[in-house]
Amino acid sequence: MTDGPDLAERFAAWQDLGFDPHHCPVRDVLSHLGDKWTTLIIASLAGGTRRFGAIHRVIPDISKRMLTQTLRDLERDGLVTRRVFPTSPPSVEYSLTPLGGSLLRPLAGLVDWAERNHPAIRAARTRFQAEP
Amino acid sequence: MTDGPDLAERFAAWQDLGFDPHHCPVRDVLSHLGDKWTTLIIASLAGGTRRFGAIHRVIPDISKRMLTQTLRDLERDGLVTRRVFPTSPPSVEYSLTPLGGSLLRPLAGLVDWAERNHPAIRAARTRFQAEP
DNA sequence: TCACAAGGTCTATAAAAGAGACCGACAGGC
DNA sequence: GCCTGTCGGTCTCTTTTATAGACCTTGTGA
Repeated sequence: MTDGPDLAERFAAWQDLGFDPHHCPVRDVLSHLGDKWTTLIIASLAGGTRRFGAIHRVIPDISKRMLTQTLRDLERDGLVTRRVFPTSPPSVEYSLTPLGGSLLRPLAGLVDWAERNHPAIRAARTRFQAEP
Repeated sequence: MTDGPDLAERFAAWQDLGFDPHHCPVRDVLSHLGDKWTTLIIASLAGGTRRFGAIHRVIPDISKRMLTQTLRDLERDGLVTRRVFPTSPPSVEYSLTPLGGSLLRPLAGLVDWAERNHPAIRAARTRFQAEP
């Protein structure tokens, strides 16, 4: 219940402050989370350290290119660490940083909502499509 | 604290169920939320009903095309209702449905995280850029 | 008569995502 | 020795999305 001010108040406050869209933290952060693969990758690392190939096996329909890129972005933002072992073939381990780990809780709230309301959303879509 | 199972367990459970990527509710739902404008629009409707132009004024750097499209998507998913008044010039009101409203709480959690950790993320970026 | 408002649509262009071939170094089978 | 496979990528090409911004319609008031 102590979620702090709700979105409406918060949004109003931003407006009042002459809010610069390009420095909005929410955009900055959420635009990454929406990057289609980000949430899944974070979820796959929630259980602990994983290697590149392991993540790929767990999310089979991502291309290596996008997997690399998304992991780099997460590393860049300090949510994920990357450790290279100079073996051959190379071995690379990824894991969540404390910062990345701290994202799990709010993310779980959203995932929870998604699972709970998915049926309702699907129903809404069917209804919408059936309209004239 | 009663967030239900955490992401790691949940993810593992999906895996075990022979998890079909294309029917994953999380992808289905979160891919929209990440659509860059979705969260902002929902936030702007958190305070109550707003007209098209009002939303546009509050999020000045969205194109009308994307605003229309994002609102349609939200309407399609049952998160937003659209009411047209056949005046002239036309007048259209948007508001959150109960389903849309129920998203505010988990979303606020994420926004909260984003605000709180934005400095850390920015610092991480600077650090990353400074690397060899 | 003219410009302007609201809530869009349409088009042309730029950015991003996806598929999938390729790479480099080694290990094992034959 | 030679061929094959593994790991963690990168590179190129094509398709998909997003963006900017011009245009449309129907009235109103100056």
